[in-house]
Amino acid sequence: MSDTPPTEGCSIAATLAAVGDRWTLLILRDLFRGVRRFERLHHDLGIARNLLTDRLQKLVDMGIVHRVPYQDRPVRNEYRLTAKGVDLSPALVALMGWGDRWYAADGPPTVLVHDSCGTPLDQAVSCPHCHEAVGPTHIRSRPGPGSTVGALL
Amino acid sequence: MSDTPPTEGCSIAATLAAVGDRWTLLILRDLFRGVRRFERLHHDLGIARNLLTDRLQKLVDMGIVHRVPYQDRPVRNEYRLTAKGVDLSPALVALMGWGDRWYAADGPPTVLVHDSCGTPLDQAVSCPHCHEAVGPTHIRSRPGPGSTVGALL
DNA sequence: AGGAGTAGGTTTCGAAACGCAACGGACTGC
DNA sequence: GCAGTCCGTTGCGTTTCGAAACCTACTCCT
Repeated sequence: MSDTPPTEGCSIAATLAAVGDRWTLLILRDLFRGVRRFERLHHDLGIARNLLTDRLQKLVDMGIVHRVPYQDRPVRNEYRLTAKGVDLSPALVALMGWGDRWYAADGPPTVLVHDSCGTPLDQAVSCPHCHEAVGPTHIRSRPGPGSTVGALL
Repeated sequence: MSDTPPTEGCSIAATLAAVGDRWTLLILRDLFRGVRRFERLHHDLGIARNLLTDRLQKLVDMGIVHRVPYQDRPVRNEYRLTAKGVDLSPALVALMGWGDRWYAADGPPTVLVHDSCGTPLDQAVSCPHCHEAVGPTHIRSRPGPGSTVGALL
């Protein structure tokens, strides 16, 4: 795991340094969907093969994806999300939600539903103290424990 | 608003086509933070000036940002988020959350809190029917009304 | 054995995007 | 005048991308 990120004290920058290029999040989307093999990713995304090789390798190096052999001779691997990869789910859900709201004139192309009841899902920022949803205008940010400004040492 | 996006029936692809390059989400992060002027964005991000010009213009064209003059002679504009821009908030929150969880060894560099009570906020995907949080493994996706596969016409 | 097919890369090379530094224009303030 | 601020634009060298060809290493069919 050659981590790479932390970009000067901003977790958004750190995340984008890891997965913020033109293809990586689309590759991860496909992995979430169950598209796990090189040829299928290549065909599905239309990404150049050399870039796909490169991006998959970087994802493996970062521990976001791991290679799982599904046959020997010749060795063939599929790519699966690790816990770190699965944890990107909320981010993909949020990006999809925005695309749905602003670019899906005919309604969302895909809907996320609860597996056990089939109900379309919501995503929200909420306050555990007030027990209510919090809109963007009521969010404040303040330095956290990992902040370098006003460091304790 | 020269919209550009819809990338073949995937809202994640549409979103990434709009804001998925190396700098755009970082510019938007700064706009959320209140950094609104060219020089400050340039200095804060370390982005090349020609790219900043280009990205801001594209954001204006897409209706994510608008130019607001804050003085005449010479005309100087600041860049503010439109409703469409503000609506990216959940996505930035999600990206930040992932960076916090996987790259912030000393704790998150910044914490988002509820403006009215100061409590750190949560983001979750939930089922409005079951009234419970839904983890990534319990999310299913299915074709929505805007789907092109199995179209009605 | 010979040839086609499948799967997963690697190599090559021209095109596009990026990064940097210098320049310009329109003012303000001394 | 002359320096300083702010917001860009221009030119140019470097990096990254994209498309297509090529290379392994097997399997299957005849």
